[in-house]
Amino acid sequence: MKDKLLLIYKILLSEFGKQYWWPGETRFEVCIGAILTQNTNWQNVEKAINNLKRKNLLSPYTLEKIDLKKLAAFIKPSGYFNQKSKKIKEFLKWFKKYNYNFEEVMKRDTFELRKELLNIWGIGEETADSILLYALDKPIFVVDAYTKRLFVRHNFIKEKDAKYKNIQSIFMNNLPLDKNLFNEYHALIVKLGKIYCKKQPLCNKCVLNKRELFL
DNA sequence: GACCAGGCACATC
DNA sequence: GATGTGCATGGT
Repeated sequence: MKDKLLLIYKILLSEFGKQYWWPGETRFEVCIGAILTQNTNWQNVEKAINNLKRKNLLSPYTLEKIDLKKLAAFIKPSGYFNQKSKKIKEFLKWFKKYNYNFEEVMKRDTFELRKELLNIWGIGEETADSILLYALDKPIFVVDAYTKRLFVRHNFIKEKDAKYKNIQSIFMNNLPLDKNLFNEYHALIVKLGKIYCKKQPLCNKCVLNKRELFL
């Protein structure tokens, strides 16, 4: 499995190049983006984030003060805006315990932080891990719908076993715990997924199928 | 118009 | 623990 994972990474990197993730300018923007992108197209998230930026609202201090209804209106393009506005407020409540200071947050142990994030209403495993990896520079592997599809379709795992924790373990038990590697790898899987790994499969055209390992 | 997108909480069995 | 449902916009 180790060799397979490294080969896939090599293929994806040579095919697509570095992705320079996450698409966000600050740690805080990454956190908000991670919440807004839940089950949503990234283009819609960008619209929502731009609405916040345009109004100079993209900081914990301003978002803390804004009315829930107004926040929902600004993030409308990202969908599920009533839920997501509440999720942002819940995230802020947690972040405030650290005085909105990422340096303080990042001092803490990765898995303690993960537990705290999972305790926030609206933050599940993928969102928590996205925040840990892309906002807090912690070496943890992010699993998403594309990753699951990739693993199931290439028979690396049975459909019934394709749980978040199982897939994450495969990566983290077989690869060095390197945040730069995990960062690029997940981004490349999303890049691959957007092109070839749709719900309606285009698997026969997938770049991975062209290579010897998958023939 | 139908289907999909970088999930999650909650109810029910 | 597994399965089903509501949440909602914008692109194809």
